[in-house]
Amino acid sequence: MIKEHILDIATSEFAILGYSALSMNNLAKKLEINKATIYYHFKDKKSLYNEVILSLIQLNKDEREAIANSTLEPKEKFRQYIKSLINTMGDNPNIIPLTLREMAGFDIGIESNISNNIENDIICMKKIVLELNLKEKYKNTDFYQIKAMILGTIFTYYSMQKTPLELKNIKNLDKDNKKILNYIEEFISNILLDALCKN
Amino acid sequence: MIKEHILDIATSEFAILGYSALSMNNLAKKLEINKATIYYHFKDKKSLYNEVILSLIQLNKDEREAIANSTLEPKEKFRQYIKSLINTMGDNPNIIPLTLREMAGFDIGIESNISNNIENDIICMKKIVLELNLKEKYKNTDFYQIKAMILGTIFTYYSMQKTPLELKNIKNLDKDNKKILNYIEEFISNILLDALCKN
DNA sequence: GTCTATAACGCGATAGAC
DNA sequence: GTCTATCGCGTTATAGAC
Repeated sequence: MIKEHILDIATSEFAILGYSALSMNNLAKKLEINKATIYYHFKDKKSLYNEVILSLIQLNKDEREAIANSTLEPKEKFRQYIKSLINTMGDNPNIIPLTLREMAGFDIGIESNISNNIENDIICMKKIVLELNLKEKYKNTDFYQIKAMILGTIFTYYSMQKTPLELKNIKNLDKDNKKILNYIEEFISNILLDALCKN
Repeated sequence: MIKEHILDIATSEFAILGYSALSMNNLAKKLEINKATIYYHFKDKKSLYNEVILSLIQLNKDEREAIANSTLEPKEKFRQYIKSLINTMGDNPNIIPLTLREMAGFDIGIESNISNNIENDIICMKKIVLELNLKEKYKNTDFYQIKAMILGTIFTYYSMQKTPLELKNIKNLDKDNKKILNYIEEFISNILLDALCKN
């Protein structure tokens, strides 16, 4: 109960500030509990952070695998896959800054089975992409490139929308997470399907 | 001279560790000079960081504007624009983690004329894209989406390649910056041109 | 311009009372 | 299971000698 609460607040605070900039003192203040209470529930700062990351990393992968194994029409399957990714982030927007920080650090984070999770998701996406009626030139594409394009576009457009800098001529989506993500979802699906598929 | 040297090392250390995790003590140690010497040249840590960001932000924008104003064939112009972005990052790879961290923080960084720089680059890209023989459906695209796709793909693929996690089936590019960037450059240009243009 | 020494404070973490 | 009090150390930053 309280442990989940700590994990919750720690997740958003790590997302906002990053690992180093969030102090255990300030986290305790935010939680309105004593710092020592955090240390009763978590061994140290690093393992609190690891639990934060691990709780986010497997989110909704079953849903995406179900889509891959469904009998939907191939292009629709691809669109649903993107939609599932987007919905996961819409429900858990802290994923985005946390992932960006991990990408910047290259290694900082997690020992364990991150690579498995990435690889499984690539395999899942690969299955979906290979059902598409691919143009000859894209038949041997490195699937990590496609994955990078999907995730990178989401992260970057999201952060452009969330910046306090006022960007002229950017579509105004009221900084509303779901609006932003649904808007970019359609763009990504369209571009990738139009580029990769015949006709 | 020494100030440039401090700025140089600070750039790569901030890129590796992030703002909070890099201490002035460790920076001085890395530079093999006394910490007080850094404070002689820079008012405080924050303004050192700001100078780091500002020194990177305007890199090669003239080159991209020259491309936009050239008489190249439209698709080739687009490819050259991407190539210029990529070369800038290849020559200054610290841009990538630094930008990722700024994206994660949304605001942390810089007061000043970041938005101007982003907007100018969007205008520059817009000019190039509008010369393409665009499909009807992409004629009113939000250009920030295209920009997000270009930058996001670069950043994300780069960080996948640079991670110490061993990713199966990812093309092995020896963690060589230029190899990685040239490889993703071609993919981005192909996908976007194939998706956006008629025929 | 570069150094030594140090101030003032916040950090992660823990011992021990309740 | 939560608290107070504290330890030892690292932090940003500066005063003052050279």
